[in-house]
Amino acid sequence: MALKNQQALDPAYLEKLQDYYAEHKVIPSYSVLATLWGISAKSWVAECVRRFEEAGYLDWTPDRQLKPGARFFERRLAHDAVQAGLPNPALSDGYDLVTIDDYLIRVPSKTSLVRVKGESMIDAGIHDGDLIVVEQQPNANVGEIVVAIVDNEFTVKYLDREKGTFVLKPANKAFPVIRPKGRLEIFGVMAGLVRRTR
Amino acid sequence: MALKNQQALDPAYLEKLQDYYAEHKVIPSYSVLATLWGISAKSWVAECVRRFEEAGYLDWTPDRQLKPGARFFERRLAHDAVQAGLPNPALSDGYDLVTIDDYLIRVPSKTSLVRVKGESMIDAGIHDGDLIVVEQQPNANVGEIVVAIVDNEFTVKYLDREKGTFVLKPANKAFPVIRPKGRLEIFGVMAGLVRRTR
DNA sequence: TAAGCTACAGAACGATCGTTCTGCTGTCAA
DNA sequence: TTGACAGCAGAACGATCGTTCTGTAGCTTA
Repeated sequence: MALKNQQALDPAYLEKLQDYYAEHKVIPSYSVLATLWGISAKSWVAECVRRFEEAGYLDWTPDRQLKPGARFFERRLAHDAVQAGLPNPALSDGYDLVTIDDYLIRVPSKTSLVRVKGESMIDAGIHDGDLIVVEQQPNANVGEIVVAIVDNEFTVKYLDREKGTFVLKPANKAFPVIRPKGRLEIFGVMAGLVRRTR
Repeated sequence: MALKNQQALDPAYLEKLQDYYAEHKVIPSYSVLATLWGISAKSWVAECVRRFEEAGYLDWTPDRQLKPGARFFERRLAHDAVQAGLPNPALSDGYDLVTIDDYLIRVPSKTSLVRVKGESMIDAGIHDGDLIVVEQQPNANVGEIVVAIVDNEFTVKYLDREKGTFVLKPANKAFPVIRPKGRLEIFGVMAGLVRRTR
């Protein structure tokens, strides 16, 4: 009432599109967008799409097919509970937007994921089933958490040095220090962690 | 030579499609698929699509638009150190077709991120500075980790019940149980966790 | 050597797509 | 009170889509 629309299409429309995309992994056609947004004129859908495109939320393939833009996967980081009660989605451009992938992955070509088995790193906050973001590299510094290859399996441990040779230390007193015979094979260094709890 | 094609289209065609999807985040049309696959008959593209669909790699939206199927994102997550020495980048570049976003976020419009302050949940593997993936909803079940609003600030705790009223329990003996006066304001439920360590 | 299958090509067709244009309604500043 | 503009609806149109049908080249089996 008080505030008028202005460019008010943005938040609500974008959210519906993002939810649709999360479900189907594709951007729908204009006519589907029309029903999704509750608009009945394709011309108006086109105008809205044009604005999202301008804002970087949508883009086109070389073949003129609509696709998600660079900012499409941004997510809002709620830092202070400023407006306690309502995380009003319409106002939620109280922003700080982050995409999780960008946050965790610096060098995509050298980054991969390894699932953690067991509780050996529990004191470092690494639980069974967590995904470790690994930056692949053949060596690492003492004190870093590394993913090493021991007995043909990945293992996540602190890298340490004992009498001139490298050892792998767990973050759990119930587990032993691993002292590899021969060369220690390092797969990469831990750069982050991802856990799903629901 | 020895073995003939049979249904041999699968691997090469699928990889090209996955690469295309990784770049554009959409499934192209039949005519684009034709050039992508080096086929010049749309009828044959249709047949190949039908097979991928049958195998679970492709699917259709309710609006008859082609979309990735359930198996399309089968993860090339490095689980076993099968080929120990070489995480050959040339081979491993069919990498991470699914984004971490997809892994963590089910409903984008109701999902936001909250940064953890303090060590009160350390026994649950939640450290200072971690990002909590929150699914916003006004209520939750006992035992779930919730993000609540206390004194105008976000706080992450276990939800529990004491004598008929809800309380917030830390996962750290050094911290007290929070017994909110009045209504407990729940921002959402924890659905995941993201940590950057480098 | 005839029959049958797979792997394509090419043309034709109706359905659907995105674009464009015209027009209505409500708001707001001049 | 009168433009000017934003937010939409609706119709018309050419381009493009996926489907379908017909045809063919190469291999296999009987």
